[in-house]
Amino acid sequence: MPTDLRRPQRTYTIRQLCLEFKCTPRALRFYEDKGLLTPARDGMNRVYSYKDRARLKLILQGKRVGLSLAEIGEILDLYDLDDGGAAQMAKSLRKFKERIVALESQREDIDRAIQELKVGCNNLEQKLIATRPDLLPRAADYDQMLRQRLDGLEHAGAK
Amino acid sequence: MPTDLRRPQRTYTIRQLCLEFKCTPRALRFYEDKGLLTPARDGMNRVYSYKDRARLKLILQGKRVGLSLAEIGEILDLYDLDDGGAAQMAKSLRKFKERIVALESQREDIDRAIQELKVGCNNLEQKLIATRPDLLPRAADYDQMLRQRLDGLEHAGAK
DNA sequence: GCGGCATCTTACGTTAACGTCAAGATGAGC
DNA sequence: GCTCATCTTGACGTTAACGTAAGATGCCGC
Repeated sequence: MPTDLRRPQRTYTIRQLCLEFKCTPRALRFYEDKGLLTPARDGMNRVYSYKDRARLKLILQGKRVGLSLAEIGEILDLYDLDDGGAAQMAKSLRKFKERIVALESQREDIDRAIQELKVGCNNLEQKLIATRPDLLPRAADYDQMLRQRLDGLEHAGAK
Repeated sequence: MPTDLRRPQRTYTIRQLCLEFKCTPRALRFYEDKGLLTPARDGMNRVYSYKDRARLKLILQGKRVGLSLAEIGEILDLYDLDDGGAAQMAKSLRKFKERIVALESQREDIDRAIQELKVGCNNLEQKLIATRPDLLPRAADYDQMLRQRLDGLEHAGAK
């Protein structure tokens, strides 16, 4: 039967993890510098355990939701602690809720900015209609723009 | 009759503008370094005209909606140009629309992150309820938190 | 002539998360 | 023994928008 690439006793090289999670060796070493990862060594070379892989997964999840590496570190530090993860979970919960509040505030800022910009757009369009309607973007231009963006997405491959 | 502090022929010192727009001298000099402002001089000292003041106003508006100083500069450069502002308006319009698209995309990212975090919160709460309900934040804590945040807002003065 | 204040220029410091060399070690394959 | 590929450890570079001294200049009133 085929080897389960993720069974708990497996180990990983730096490159394997990078390929799996689409990051660079430099990033993993950086996380190590920051104390977020502490892989074993085989001679000079780093050897990542299944637990290291789990931690990396959490790091990347944290990054996706906008936590700083420092905050992620605080959470991870509790993983190796006392009551089987309860303290860690409680801390994560707090951090998560804080982040939700911060994100919602950010979204409000963004909504305000969008409103302000839309007002600005309307003003500009009115003035341009009155003075230089030839400078207004036309439907054809918009169409072109859309096609360019779709092109970009294709060339970038699967996102 | 009282002097109109904003009549077109007025001039301003760096400090006056800073007070009016709540920014620092360092910021104005920085904008000048970047070519966004070019105040006249009286000996060594900067003398800002009414037009300079208008440009500063635009700079700060641009910043509020998240345009970089470089982008703001592109727009401002067209102010001193050809067709009485039409080109500038057209460019502003493009930039504004680009920014709206970018902001809407950013908002989607934020919404995704919030969703992910809420899922995480639910998971954590379920697990904590099952294992260590004593570690769950209680209504009293939440109340306290709210009061602290209100305090913070008050001490910070008018936003 | 002097304290005090506003202004000036110059230039390094800050923050986050890595990117980008550089230079050397190691093992595999031929 | 040679080359290749991969790994290692430094250590400086990047980006944005200023902050923060440090030290000079200049005007005012007294």
